[in-house]
Amino acid sequence: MPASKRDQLLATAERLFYEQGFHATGIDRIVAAAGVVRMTLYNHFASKEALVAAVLTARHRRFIASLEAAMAAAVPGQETLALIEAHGDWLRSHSQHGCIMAKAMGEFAEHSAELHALAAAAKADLLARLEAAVARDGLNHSPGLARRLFMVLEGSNTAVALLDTATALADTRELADTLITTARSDAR
Amino acid sequence: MPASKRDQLLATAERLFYEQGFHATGIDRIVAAAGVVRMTLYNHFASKEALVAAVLTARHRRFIASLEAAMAAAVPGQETLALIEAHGDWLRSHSQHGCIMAKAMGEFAEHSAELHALAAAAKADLLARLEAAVARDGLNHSPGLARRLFMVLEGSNTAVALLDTATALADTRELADTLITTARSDAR
DNA sequence: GCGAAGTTAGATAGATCGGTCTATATAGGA
DNA sequence: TCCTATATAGACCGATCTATCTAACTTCGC
Repeated sequence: MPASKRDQLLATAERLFYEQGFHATGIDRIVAAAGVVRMTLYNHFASKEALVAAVLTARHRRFIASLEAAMAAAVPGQETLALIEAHGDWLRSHSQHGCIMAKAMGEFAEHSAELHALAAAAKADLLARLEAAVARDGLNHSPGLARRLFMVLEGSNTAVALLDTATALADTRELADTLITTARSDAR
Repeated sequence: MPASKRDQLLATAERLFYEQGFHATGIDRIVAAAGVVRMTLYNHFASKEALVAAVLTARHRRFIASLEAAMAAAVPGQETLALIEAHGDWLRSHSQHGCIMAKAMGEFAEHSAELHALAAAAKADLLARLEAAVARDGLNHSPGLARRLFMVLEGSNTAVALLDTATALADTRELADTLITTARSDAR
């Protein structure tokens, strides 16, 4: 069973938006690349803005699913590290050119409150999951630890687009390790 | 003496590009906001791409100047921290919505190799200055410390657009502190 | 007062933008 | 078999995009 036209459009739009930017990617280029006609797009999505929203939502859903799979397989007490590792895996395989949510926030801050909020909510979701993992690992005596780990992951997002990916991810792991170790020793 | 038309254009374009994005900001909106006519822009800049390049170059020059002023005033042996503090000051006063170079890299990765390289070079410049500061502070026994601090600053860039600015900057300072302290204790 | 440089106003170009419309074709299920 | 949903091809809309051109107007040093 071939992918539905809707799914083809979502996948193609996601790729083009991610690689070329949202404003710089026109409707015509998306439908041409998806091998579909313009009216088919407008049959499935009310507007370009709605298409962007669907793309961001779908991508975040996949991201969260991959995180949750990793968390489910994690050794208890090591959930925070497992989350960071899963984030790194996602970067390596899906976000080598930076985080699509960060790009969306930059492009839509003054153009679409809805899309900006959608991307910001995705970021907030990651922070909340970090906080939950930190709590489950018994590290919540260290105020702001999750927030600082979140900042490290944000730095990692940018760094993979600037440095060698393997180096950036190794640095991320080491940073997280240092923070968690420091937090544990502070607890004593 | 009022600013030259060229300077008005540069300042206006920088503001609009930063707030609205590069592709989403048209020539006409820039010249209207600058109170100037379109031919004046093309009299000073060969193309929109040349204008963007001039904006990025000028902004990076100002950024570097503010870093160097802080470094010159820094206590010897504390240059790394001074640099991180100066980066935070720049974020607070000029980059509350994220780093313009990161935005440029995202928007021009597939549209202008020249502009992408320009923005990437600005990032590389910051990393190089971090490495120099780390060396002068006698911390270069810790391999990759500058790179990890760089990643923290990149995370800080994104975080100020997501969290409370003061909190994000305090976290950045604490992160840098932890890294430097860990590096010093590893040296013994 | 003169000349040169910079600026203005505004027409013009061709491409592309997001979005709509209609008429035709092709499926699959009842 | 017929009905409904979906897809196609392509014309069309007004707006906007970057860029160019010409002709008239300021400004300012000499």
